Amino acid sequence: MRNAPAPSSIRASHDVRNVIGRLRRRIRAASSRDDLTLTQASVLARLTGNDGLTTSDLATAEGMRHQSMASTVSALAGLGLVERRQDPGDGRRLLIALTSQGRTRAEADRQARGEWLADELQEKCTEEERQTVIAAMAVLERLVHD
Amino acid sequence: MRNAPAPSSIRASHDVRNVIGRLRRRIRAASSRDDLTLTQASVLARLTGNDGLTTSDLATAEGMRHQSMASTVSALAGLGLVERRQDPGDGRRLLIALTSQGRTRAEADRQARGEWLADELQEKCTEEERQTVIAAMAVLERLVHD
DNA sequence: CGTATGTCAGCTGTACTGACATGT
DNA sequence: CACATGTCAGTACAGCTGACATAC
Repeated sequence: MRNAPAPSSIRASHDVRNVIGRLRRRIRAASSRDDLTLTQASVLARLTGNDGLTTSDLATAEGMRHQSMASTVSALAGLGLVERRQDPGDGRRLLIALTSQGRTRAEADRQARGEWLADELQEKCTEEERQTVIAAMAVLERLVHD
Repeated sequence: MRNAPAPSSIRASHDVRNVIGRLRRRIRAASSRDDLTLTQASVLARLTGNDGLTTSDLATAEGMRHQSMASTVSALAGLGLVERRQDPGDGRRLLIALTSQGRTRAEADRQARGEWLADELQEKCTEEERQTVIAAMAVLERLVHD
């Protein structure tokens, strides 16, 4: 039998699981209708400076099925933020690239103007607390990346 | 015009938003079919030692609409983990309480046996990193609570 | 041939809004 | 009466699976 997990493992796991849901609902509630979804924004950010990615590449990076990513990309294309281009060297592949509008939008998102969570972190947290959050996200990011 | 947010606010906000989605997908992918959903588990944990709560109370605590919480409670009742009892003093209210089965299940969940995230935290993180995660979750929890 | 990429269709889970009944 | 609680119906959305066509 394997060792029992450390108390901090159990505690951290529960805290993360309990916070995720509320955080997600809170962010969505605070978003206006013309905001991008979390996944859309994440994809847009990832495409900045990475124009040669396919839908499948993006799916792998975000940890979802390529069929699911296809609908996200499709939504972004519908908004005029990305476009699909045939890969000249491989007839199967469609390379996703930001449009100029997409670049503008990605830049605006990067500044987080009027974004609920950024405002909360700014107004209700110390610099040290924000650094703690950043450090914790780096840890969790490492875990989801296998 | 208000001050621009600190770089750490923007960075932390982006990191959180980008990690939430992948983490949630990862947790769901790692869960088996008879696991509770995140919300269900959270409610079950909250009911431990708090048997006098209504659906509306739970909804407020989780930051969702009472209609949404009703379906979560209904699912838990369908699993035999909670039961609804008439409040003797207020004919509108239905008090949600754990069944003995629910208490057993909540206890099992508290130990996080075989839970993906707890295992990852145990195997791939140092104690200090886990403490960082716990601290960060406390910060974020404060923010979602208005 | 097997594998990778993309598309279409249908499904599920989660949470939302609106409308309504009932009890305080 | 307004307010709180609960229920029902309809909607929206993200993400899933399965089936299929096409290109390597």
